[in-house]
Amino acid sequence: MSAATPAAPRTLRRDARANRERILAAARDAFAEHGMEAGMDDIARRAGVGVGTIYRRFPTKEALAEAILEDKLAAVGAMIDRALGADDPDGGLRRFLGELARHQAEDRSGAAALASCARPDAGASPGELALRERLGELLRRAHDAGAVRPDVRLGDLMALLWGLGRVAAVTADTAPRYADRYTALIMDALAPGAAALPGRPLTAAQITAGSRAAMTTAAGIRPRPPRAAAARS
Amino acid sequence: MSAATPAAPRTLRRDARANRERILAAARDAFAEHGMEAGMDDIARRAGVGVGTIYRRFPTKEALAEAILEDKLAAVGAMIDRALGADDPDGGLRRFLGELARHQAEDRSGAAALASCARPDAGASPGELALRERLGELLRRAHDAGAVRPDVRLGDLMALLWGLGRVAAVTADTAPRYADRYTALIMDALAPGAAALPGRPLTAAQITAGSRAAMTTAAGIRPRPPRAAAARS
DNA sequence: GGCGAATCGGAACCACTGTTCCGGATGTCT
DNA sequence: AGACATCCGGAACAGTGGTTCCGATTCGCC
Repeated sequence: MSAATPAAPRTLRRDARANRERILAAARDAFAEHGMEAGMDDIARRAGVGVGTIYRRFPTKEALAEAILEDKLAAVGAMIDRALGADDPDGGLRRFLGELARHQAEDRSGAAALASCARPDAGASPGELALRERLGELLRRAHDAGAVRPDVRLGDLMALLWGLGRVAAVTADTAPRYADRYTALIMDALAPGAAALPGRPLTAAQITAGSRAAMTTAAGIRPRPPRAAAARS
Repeated sequence: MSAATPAAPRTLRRDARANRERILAAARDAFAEHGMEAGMDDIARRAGVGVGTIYRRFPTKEALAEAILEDKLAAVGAMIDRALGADDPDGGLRRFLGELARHQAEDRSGAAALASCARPDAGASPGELALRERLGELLRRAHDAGAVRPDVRLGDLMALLWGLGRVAAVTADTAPRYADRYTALIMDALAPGAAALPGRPLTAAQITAGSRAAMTTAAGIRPRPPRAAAARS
């Protein structure tokens, strides 16, 4: 409020910036390896930094995970873009699914376990929405090309992705290539010619809620851990 | 060793037996609601019992969860049996998938989140193996009837189940009926006529490993928390 | 080279939760 | 009824891991 407030320096000190990068890289590795279970101590050790240094940049572990989730979303976005660039819509979709499966297999946090960061109260993040939109575009082209049955909606595709993510994660250690076979299997579910699907497709809100749940290991989202907020009486 | 050892009484005292039942019921509810996150205090409170009483019967939380997992496996086994009793193999399989989806939707622990109890070192439990065998029988009949494409093997069906479990869990809160639509979608993947699946099907060992991973929330199986063993110097 | 502010490191803190312990209450058997 | 083993409750304990704090250090600038 006060006019004297100098406003935090826009640029970090050189060492601070370097450390920030190292922390991000370490966190990426640690989360990929152990999922959200990775401890702050572990991350700090990997980064060659003290825990305090992490907390100087990221107020909370959740925030750190969230920062990385953005990267993940961007990576998936890039996959979709590559698929959109493909000539045949069917092959593009298939390649995207395969790529996603591989990505999730080698990254224990892959869009999934990661992000307990997703707060159950917040709506979909902009990155999430953008991603979903691009996926919708991919589906639309596949529809237009007649490569995918018309009764399959975006929500159905998302659901298939959630399942694929689980299968990829579950088989990653012992059958790393299985995800490709599974991808082929679910692609066949998309083939035209089958009877129309029963029930209603997911609404946008339901997709958002599902994404959030899918990202939140299913283990248990606490409404809001009062830790960081509590104390300080 | 000593001949004087009276050997623990084969029958529990009446109140003990009653409490054991109440504990089991409370744990079932608690796990269904919160998954493995449910606290021992919470379970004890629901059962109207002290935590100590739980530990008198179950040496560890894991053991308690394991006891309940048996029930779950039995329940799924019963579903398969009902499906095996159906006239048409296709409808039986579909009905089983639907029933399983519904079951997993309303039970947050459902075969999934539950059992962190599954020890990563142990092989498949007898109940698990029996279940898998019955599922294999269901699949065989569907094959014989020409209702399911022949290149779909047991491992593929299991993978579909893992995915279905995730989708059911993820949509349970906001779109409880969606699992039925999803079931129809993956049933279409099983329809005959598609090109043969690429890659290799899962081996029995891979299925076992996958089941274990699927049951273990993916969150993180600690090799073996040294808690119960440690201390006591 | 020297000064002040930003930054670093990591020990201490604290809430959380599974587990243990034991005095007192309760069945069961004679 | 009386005696004894079994059982119960729940406070206390202990491992864990996220978060905070503050003296020491380093960077950027004059």
